[in-house]
Amino acid sequence: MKPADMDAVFHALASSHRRKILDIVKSMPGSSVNDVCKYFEMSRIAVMKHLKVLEAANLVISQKSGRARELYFNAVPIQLIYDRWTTEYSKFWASHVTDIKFKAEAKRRAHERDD
Amino acid sequence: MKPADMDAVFHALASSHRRKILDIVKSMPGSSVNDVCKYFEMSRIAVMKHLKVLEAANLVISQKSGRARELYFNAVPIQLIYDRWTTEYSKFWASHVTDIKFKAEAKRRAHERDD
DNA sequence: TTCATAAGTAACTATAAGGTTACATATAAG
DNA sequence: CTTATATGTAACCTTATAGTTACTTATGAA
Repeated sequence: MKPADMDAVFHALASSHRRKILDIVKSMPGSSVNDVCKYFEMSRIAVMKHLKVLEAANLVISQKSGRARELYFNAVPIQLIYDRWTTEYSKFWASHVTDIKFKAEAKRRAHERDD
Repeated sequence: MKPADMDAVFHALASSHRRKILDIVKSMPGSSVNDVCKYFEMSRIAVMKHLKVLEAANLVISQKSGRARELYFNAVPIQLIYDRWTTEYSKFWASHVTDIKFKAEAKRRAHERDD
């Protein structure tokens, strides 16, 4: 996955509006643009712009059906980033998640009387 | 993890410059701002702004040591998002990754003669 | 054909991002 | 004390985001 693609995916995910759209499209595959609009206060144009960002990141795929556009969630980019994280960052986690757990444990013990 | 915090983390990760800074600080804990600057063409001020974004996302933590500032990578936000993904999205993956594999397989078979 | 509806495009505004240079402050070293 | 170094702050510029309204196009239905 190219850096520019990762930029697009992270950028697309960096908005609660867009994450909400993802949730909607994920749970109701084939939703139209107007269907998605019903869940928001903002204008349809604003929603379409968010959809454009999501499609640029390949997180949403669409296909025309008559005058409507059917929207589908695409998990592949998230899967790819997930894979990258669990490989590229796994070594880090292997060492530091332990630290975090240790610190959490130490903290727990320090405050044991208060619990 | 609050939506605003997720926004901050995804936004921070949506830049290859900032991901590179993360890699540097991760592999050389305690690096100073100037140390990090050595790996970039842009000005120190630009690097500091990226660091501010990373600190706002809690991905980098810093502590003063004399006139220098020591920088440390913090894995917790990534861990939290990772956990969220592997829970919130896992059901989706469970059903659709299978589809993806199926489609990939179908495609492979369709082009079998060309391989 | 006529009308209603879904989507797309254009133009505009306000704010945020990402960069710059210039200047200010704090501390280590001579 | 003086100087060099590390960081911090201010002001500015350009481009990108996120939204708006107005208009256009395409299609389904009466």
